[in-house]
Amino acid sequence: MIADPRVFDDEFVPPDLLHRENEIEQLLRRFTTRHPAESDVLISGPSGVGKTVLARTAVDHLETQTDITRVFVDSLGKTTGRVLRATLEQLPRGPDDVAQTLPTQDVCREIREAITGETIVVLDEGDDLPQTNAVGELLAMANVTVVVIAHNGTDWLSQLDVTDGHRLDQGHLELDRYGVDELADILERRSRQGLHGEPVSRAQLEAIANEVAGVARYGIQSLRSAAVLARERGHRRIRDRDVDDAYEHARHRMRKLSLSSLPFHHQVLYAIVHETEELSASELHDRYDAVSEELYAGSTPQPVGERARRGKLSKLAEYDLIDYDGPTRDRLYWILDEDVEPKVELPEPVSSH
DNA sequence: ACTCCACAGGAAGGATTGGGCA
DNA sequence: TGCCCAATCCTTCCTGTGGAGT
Repeated sequence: MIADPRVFDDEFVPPDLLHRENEIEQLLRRFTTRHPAESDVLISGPSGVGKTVLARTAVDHLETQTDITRVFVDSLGKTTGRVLRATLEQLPRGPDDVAQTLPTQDVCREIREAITGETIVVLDEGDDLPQTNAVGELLAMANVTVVVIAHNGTDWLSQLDVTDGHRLDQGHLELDRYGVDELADILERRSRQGLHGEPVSRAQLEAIANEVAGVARYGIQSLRSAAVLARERGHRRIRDRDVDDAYEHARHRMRKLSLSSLPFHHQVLYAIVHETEELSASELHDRYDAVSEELYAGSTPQPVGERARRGKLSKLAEYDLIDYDGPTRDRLYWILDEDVEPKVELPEPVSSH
């Protein structure tokens, strides 16, 4: 049923972006302003509403029209130096591989040298950038237009240096979730691009769009899941039952992918939380201490202390794998999808009775 | 009302890693 | 080779929070 799986990838850029015509126009107008300090942009909005794909579409369009260079950097978790090195590596005249130990100031100098004409640097996943100097350094460069993508624009701006913040505030573009009709249009287009023989009705697409509350990424993954389920169940067309189960199926798959991308410590903690319905911090740490000797025996990563564990638990929550609630002292942790099985097997718990 | 306790999460600093360079 | 630099990931220390005990 799925004719072209790439259509459902997060990275897929559709040939034409629906229902963002105004935003694209706004971006292009700003990019082509005559005042260099007025071309920078901050794109903000909730997860999965198409911030990245909007930036790509606008910048790609500009590239076909004018003689600009474009650079995309995923800034998630990156420090000043890493953001700037990634920028330098992607410049056409820059080196392919920049040493991690090259001093940041030298990286800036090399970026300036490698820039020939107008250049747009898109910093995706830029939520943590205010804690670095990367944005300031790039804004200070001649011929560089900075585009930052972040979740909460107002928060983001308030954390930034005042003059830099002002500059990006002028070009702040806030994206909202799609309406049900709009998202259904988008899904209809994806269905034509990625599925065989129009197997899904408008009403079904609207049901999907409604369930995911306008979050395009979830909608697209649900559509994919509906097609997968229909195929598994031997249906020639997607049935309402497939649509009903699609969102859960999609979330399950996204969580499985998230979990497998995480390193060993996270896997151990996930396995511990997975063991029981819910558990307190002290139970969690006790269990960790109990299993760590066997689990980490002879392996390169060593068990980590409680403070480091807390950081990893936040990460697991960020990845939508676990959740917690309650005031500090009585906080409980639990798994969000029991069916997402842990990748490490824990030693048998010793029964206390 | 006060103190105690268990825990969260920020800040600072240390150990380690690894490429560049004399 | 040994030193430098920066990054990374951890620990230690610390402050804040809110329920429980007195």
